[in-house]
Amino acid sequence: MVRTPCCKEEGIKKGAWTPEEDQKLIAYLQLHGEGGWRTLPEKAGLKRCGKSCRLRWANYLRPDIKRGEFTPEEDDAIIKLHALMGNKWAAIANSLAGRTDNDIKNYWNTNLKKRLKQKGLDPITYKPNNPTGFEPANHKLGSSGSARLLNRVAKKYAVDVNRDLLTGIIIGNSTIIADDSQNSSDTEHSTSTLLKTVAKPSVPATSPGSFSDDLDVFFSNEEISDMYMNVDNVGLMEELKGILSYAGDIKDSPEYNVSDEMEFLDSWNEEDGLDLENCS
DNA sequence: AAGGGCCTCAACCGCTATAGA
DNA sequence: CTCTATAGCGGTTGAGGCCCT
Repeated sequence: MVRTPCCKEEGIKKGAWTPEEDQKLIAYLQLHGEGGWRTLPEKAGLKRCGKSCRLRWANYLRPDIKRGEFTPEEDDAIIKLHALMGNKWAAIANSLAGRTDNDIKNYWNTNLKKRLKQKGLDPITYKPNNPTGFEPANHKLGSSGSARLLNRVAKKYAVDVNRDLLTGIIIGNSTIIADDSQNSSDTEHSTSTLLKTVAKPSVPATSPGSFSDDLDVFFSNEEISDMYMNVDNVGLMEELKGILSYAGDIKDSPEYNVSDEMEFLDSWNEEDGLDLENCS
């Protein structure tokens, strides 16, 4: 089937937008609001494709867009979210008010990626010179299942749970594993424990006793808050990414359920001697 | 001053997801 | 259920500016 073009090809202008075109677009959208992009160019008197208009608005003209240099705090947030989600630019942009996915993508490709390389980190795997000996390939890990898993877990067990909070919990929990490795008797906060709790099959997604309630069992609000921007150990981050990536791969199978992920996690813990297993 | 290479980022392309008829 | 239109996403391109020789 031939794909319907988004606009008639004849007479369509491409390339950089002029201030006059911007003004026409802004004036039209202020009057009529967003939407109807296909017919917008003609109504607004623009010789542009509707898609081009939408992108121009979304990435450049929208009044809430923040321009100018990225702050160190934003840099930090982008790096950490990218470590967790991979190239999910739109998802990352949701966590940075006023920044567009295109902005972040460009900034990542032109600045942050280089900076990580200069620090001796692989910008894709976030691996330094392999200080932990951890090898994702040994576990048949995929590239970026973590964001998918987060979405899935959030949907399944906590419809209303704040995605950022969930991300923060799992990021922060990786640092707790480090503490566990030094004090193996305290495994209450291990990744395995948390995910097992998340995976309780008897808890319906929308029931009062859902995932968001279970979180309170393990973490206070202050702890969760502290966890959020607390990832400095890239080796442990990689371990967690690996766990989540693997789960992202197996979730596509018909028999997939979160309990399967937990079984894998448990077996992996035993296999690698990660002391995450002493939980009920 | 010239010009070649590099860098940045706006814009485009191709694709998927989703809504609604 | 199918089809179409639209929105949204991530990857890529290329114009223009900057820097270095």
